[in-house]
Amino acid sequence: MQATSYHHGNLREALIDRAAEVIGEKGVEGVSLRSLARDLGVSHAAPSRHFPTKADLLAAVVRKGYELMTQATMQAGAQAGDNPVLRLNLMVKCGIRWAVENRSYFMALMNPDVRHFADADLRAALSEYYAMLTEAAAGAQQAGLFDDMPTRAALLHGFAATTGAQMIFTDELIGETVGGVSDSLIDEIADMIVPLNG
Amino acid sequence: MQATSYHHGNLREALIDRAAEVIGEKGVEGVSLRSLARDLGVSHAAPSRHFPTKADLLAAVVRKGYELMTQATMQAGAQAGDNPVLRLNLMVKCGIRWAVENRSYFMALMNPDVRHFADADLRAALSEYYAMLTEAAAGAQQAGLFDDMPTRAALLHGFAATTGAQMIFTDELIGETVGGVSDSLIDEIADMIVPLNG
DNA sequence: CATGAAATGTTGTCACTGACAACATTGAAG
DNA sequence: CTTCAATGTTGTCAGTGACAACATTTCATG
Repeated sequence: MQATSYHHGNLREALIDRAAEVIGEKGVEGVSLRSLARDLGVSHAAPSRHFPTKADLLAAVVRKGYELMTQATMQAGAQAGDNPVLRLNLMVKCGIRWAVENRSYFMALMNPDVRHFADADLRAALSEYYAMLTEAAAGAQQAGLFDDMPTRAALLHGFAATTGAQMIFTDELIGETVGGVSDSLIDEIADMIVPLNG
Repeated sequence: MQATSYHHGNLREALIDRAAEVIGEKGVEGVSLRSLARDLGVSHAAPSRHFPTKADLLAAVVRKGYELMTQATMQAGAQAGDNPVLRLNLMVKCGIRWAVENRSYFMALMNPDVRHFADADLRAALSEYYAMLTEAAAGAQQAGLFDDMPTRAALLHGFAATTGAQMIFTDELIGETVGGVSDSLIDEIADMIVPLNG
């Protein structure tokens, strides 16, 4: 964000942002290093200085997406005071809403081909996200949520349901069949994943 | 499966099967029409007689996947007798298990780039799958499942949770973080999605 | 300021790919 | 037997990812 350092400025961040845009418009297969370079007014080989391969660029996009999602979810959970179940409930709602509002990043996140070439940084970002959810879910279970179920199953159920809700509300094909999404619908579903009343 | 009709036999089905294999091994980006043609011993342009574009081939793979998943799920539900909640419960369990056991097809199913180019046939296959779930979920709700929730939210919750469970148990990255899957874990999670006791 | 190394960008090239056009072969229908 | 649709082949083209060789800018250090 500082003054442009040199020829392009900060090509690295520009590539990540533009890639996320194109993913949202045309999907991951619509991303080409050469077209990104053209869009940004640099030569076709310039991106290779920052990302040796296309997979490295896509991994960087996904990593940034996980970091944004983790940050948003943590902030949402912090507004629950010291009620662990409400905290998890708010985090689930935020997670679904974040996916709907940041469809490009979420689509990149969920792309199997991107995940296939995940590097260490990306794995770390996912681990951090998962650790955050694990901690929140464990707290909620100690406070009584699903306290008759095995901890691991309860955690994975919440993780799966949240991930699935993000999926069906961002997938264009399912959207045609399932219909539109609204804030109240998200809240209703999240309240079924993490019930607030005993 | 009948006698080979001509040069290759039934290149169309062979292409679909081989594509599913490669998707399971290397992901959708690892699929190339030319490499498939080489694998099957035909010329590089032979696939175009059956699938004008790569997207058409991938759509055919996904369509077959949906049909297989729908068939397996229907058969599982039929074993529940006339208990609508148990029927839905068994269908969810089958759906998760099917995804784990048919990872190649499920990965193709979930690939946003494939879905982006979905044709009419694929949309029909998805609609059929969704209609089956809708019917089963409506029956379960009439029998008392989540009967205090809006029907649409209850349906989407079950759909989302099942889809998410399929995702986290087939994704290689999440698998590293989340750990292995077992039949009993699938059953536990499915029992949280569709509880059997009132 | 001077200078050389490091970072960043450019040009050129190669094999691979998807798509298309023109041509060849097979098999079935009349 | 003839004809024609279905299927497969060869040839070609532009776009792409990757790499190598070269050029420019920046910056630390003397």
